[in-house]
Amino acid sequence: MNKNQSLPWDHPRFRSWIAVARACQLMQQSLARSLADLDIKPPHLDILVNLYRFEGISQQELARKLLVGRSNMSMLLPQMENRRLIERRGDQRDKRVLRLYLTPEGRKLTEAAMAIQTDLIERTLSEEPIEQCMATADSMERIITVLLKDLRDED
Amino acid sequence: MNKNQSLPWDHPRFRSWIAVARACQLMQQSLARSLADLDIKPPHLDILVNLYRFEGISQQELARKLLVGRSNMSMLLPQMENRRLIERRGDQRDKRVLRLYLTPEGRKLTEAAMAIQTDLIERTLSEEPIEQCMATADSMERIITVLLKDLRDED
DNA sequence: AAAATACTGTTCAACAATGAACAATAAAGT
DNA sequence: ACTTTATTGTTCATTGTTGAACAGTATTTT
Repeated sequence: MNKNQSLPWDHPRFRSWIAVARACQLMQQSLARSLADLDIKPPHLDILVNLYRFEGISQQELARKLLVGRSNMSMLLPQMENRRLIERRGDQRDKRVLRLYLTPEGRKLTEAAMAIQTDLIERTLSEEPIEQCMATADSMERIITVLLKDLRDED
Repeated sequence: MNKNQSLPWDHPRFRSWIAVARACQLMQQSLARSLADLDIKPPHLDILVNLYRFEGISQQELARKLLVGRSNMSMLLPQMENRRLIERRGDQRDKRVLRLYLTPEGRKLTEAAMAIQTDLIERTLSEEPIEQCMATADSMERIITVLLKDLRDED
């Protein structure tokens, strides 16, 4: 068996995914730099964007959407609350859950941050044809589905 | 100006990139679980793979390829050396640099780990046509180039 | 040759993320 | 009603990552 035949780099899907991962890592770093002006980091933006879209979500639901642990939210959210970016109100029906809301300042900051992120993405992907982007999006969404299914199966 | 018109989710490139990032995050988590059998984590695999391809690389060069800080290498490499996965030998010409090599066990482990990663990727991307994967790879490599250029410009 | 500058790897303190253990609350089973 | 099981959010010890300061070595400038 010739080793060269089984080298991962010869597999198109492997090569492709390595490139995806690398691009992601770089984009994350670039985003972090761009967000520094607003004094927030990518994890904060993830939270803000989700509250922007899904007002009144619980910490649990938020953690699930972000693919992080609940404890992570317990660390980040109070500090964002102290900065008056978000508000946490107890649910009356279920006294365990805290529902999350953006404050007006939080909403403003979110819009500014999203603008920064959008600009970065648009600029970086400007050379990629729209059709290619949409095809990639479809691809990635299928992949996400597969991976999420795997994740559930393991529990 | 209607807010809905400027919602980021309406931008194809934005939507596309969000999906990419999410898929990456999930794949990373899945990979971490799969590698647990070998008692290594994704960062270790990254190191091993690079030593597999580029024998005799220095710590600095390795850190650059992996897009992490030098200090990170100074933390991880000694512990991998203790596990006899790698070896660090001082360069004779330049006494500052340490050159990195895989031990035979390290090479074996690397091959096992790469097999695991390849399987995971092939399985997860099995529904994606090869042409689509290659198109995505091209896209991502262009994006990487742009982001790397940006990175250099900022220094 | 001496001095100044740059580079390589290490250390350390600060910060982030995680999972396990826990208290409070809710829901289900008896 | 009472007990058991599940769920929500918090705390905490552990682990990982980072950048700044540093010591040792090389290179460039003077």
